[in-house]
Amino acid sequence: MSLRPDNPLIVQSDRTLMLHTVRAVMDETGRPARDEDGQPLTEEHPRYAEARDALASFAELEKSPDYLHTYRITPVSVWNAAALGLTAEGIQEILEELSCVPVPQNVLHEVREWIGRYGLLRIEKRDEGFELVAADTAVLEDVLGYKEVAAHLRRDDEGRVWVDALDRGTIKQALIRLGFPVDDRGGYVEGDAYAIDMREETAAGRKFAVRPYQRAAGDAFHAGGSVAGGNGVVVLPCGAGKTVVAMQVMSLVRTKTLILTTNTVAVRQWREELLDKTTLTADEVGEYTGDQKSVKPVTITTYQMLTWRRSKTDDFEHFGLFSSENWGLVVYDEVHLLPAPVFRVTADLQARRRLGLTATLVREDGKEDEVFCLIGPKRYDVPWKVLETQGFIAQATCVEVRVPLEPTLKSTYAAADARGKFRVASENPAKTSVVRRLIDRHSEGRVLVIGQYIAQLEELARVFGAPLITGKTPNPEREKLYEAFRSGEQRLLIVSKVGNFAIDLPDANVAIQVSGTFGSRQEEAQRLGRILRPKSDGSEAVFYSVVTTGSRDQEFSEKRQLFLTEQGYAYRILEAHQLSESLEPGAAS
DNA sequence: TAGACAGGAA
DNA sequence: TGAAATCCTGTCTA
Repeated sequence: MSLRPDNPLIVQSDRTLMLHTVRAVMDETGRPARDEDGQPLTEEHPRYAEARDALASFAELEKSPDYLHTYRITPVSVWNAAALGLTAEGIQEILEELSCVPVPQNVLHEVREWIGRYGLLRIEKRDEGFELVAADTAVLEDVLGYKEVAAHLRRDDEGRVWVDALDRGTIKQALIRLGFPVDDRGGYVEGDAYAIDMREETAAGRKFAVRPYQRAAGDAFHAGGSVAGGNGVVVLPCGAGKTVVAMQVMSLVRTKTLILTTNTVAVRQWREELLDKTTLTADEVGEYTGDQKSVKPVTITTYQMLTWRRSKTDDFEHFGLFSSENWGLVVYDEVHLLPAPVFRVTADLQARRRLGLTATLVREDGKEDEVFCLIGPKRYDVPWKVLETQGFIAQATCVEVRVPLEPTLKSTYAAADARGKFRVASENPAKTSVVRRLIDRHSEGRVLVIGQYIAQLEELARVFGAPLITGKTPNPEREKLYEAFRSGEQRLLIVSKVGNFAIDLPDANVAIQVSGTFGSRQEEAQRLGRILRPKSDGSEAVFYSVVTTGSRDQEFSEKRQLFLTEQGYAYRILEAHQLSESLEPGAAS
């Protein structure tokens, strides 16, 4: 294969992929053009967007500095691709098509090897039980050599290997840790049949139709896998209607359903949505929480409810919920947040259909492989930008504003240890005047200021005379403030981490992030989600991230941005001193 | 019967 | 890397 210098990608033998986002602009004489200051002129690489979207299907974005993005091919990223039907040859084709230098043979070899492992081991249903079979008996012998695997298997006289029904999850976990994702064809118990249909008009009397991508997601889940019926994960942006996807699946599967969510507000929201958009009635949908423990054909509960126990040594008190009804479908809302104990429970639930929903499949604890083997592979996703183009989510601009550290804090910063530095830089008081300018810039907008440290937020609330909502704010008080914000009476709201998951938080068109968790990609995504609901007046949404220049704050900010960059969002960088001129009303692009 | 609040867990 | 939020239960008050 020849060199193709116009291509944007370099594939390195350590399985990292370097993607050029820009290229040099040439003048008429064919030399690099320069601006007045003598700096080389650049433009977006013509094949960047195409490459980004192609890579997203089988690689993970690892670093995204301005000109050169780094992706990495990992086993889970490749298996997810394989589950969607991408082959080793397909990946090779993409790499060779985009690369400017020959693709290292070892990378292609490893991709083939990994993809080949997907499905090498299968669980098959027989009359006698579940059998673990291998396309290659040497592999079976190999994995049986590990005692954490052998402990959960039974070998009969003929040498066939059997899995106990309850060990189906455990064995898949053990095998994926060894690098062998199992194709589980054991199938599902049917669960009690229950009629669930989508309405064509909501209970509130509005016309309602499942959107094309929601229908496609439901179908992809229902048809997905080697056994018809479904297990796996659907990835969609915040505000794209993931609950509707679940309803769509429920109407396909038509069985009693258990829904797990992160908090009680979400429980209530799910219930309202189900009553509004499906034929289910109030006495068919139960809420199982601290307030009220009712089990109905469709029951909604929280992860914490399931994993609650009186003390560390006691049993999980509410586990009975799993067996109290013959559930045919379990829905995991925000599946990227599954706590470890739920994985254990879920391991026992391999005979039920499982639908995971999330906006960002990445887990900051790196347990993607557990989600992969216990819930299932990714069955459907759409790049956020595609939904933006189709008008289902608002157009959003992301801006990173860099502020120098307050000079008086320089010595404190220098003296602090790694985590102290992060906090000092995060709480940089110089951010206040920048936030003020941003708020003034959007004097017509609805502005959310989101941060991580209560002290910092209290200070901002004091300076701006705006209400602050934290975890301590009682619910009635929150609702009052939300209502004032919704009606436009209060146009500025300052929120702590409650803003990450408070799904009842009203929509804004401007979000200003002043500090965030160590490098959490999903947090950044959640926060951007706060402004993604399409605006009735078509106005644009802006997401600002205010960070301290050259600090640990900025480092972590780069990490946080990875997921959104993967999804096609470009962060515009602004230095604080440019702010007054470039953000004069009317001057912003 | 509802709510407010404390205490413990992860 | 750590701070903050959340949940559950149980108890107290009106």
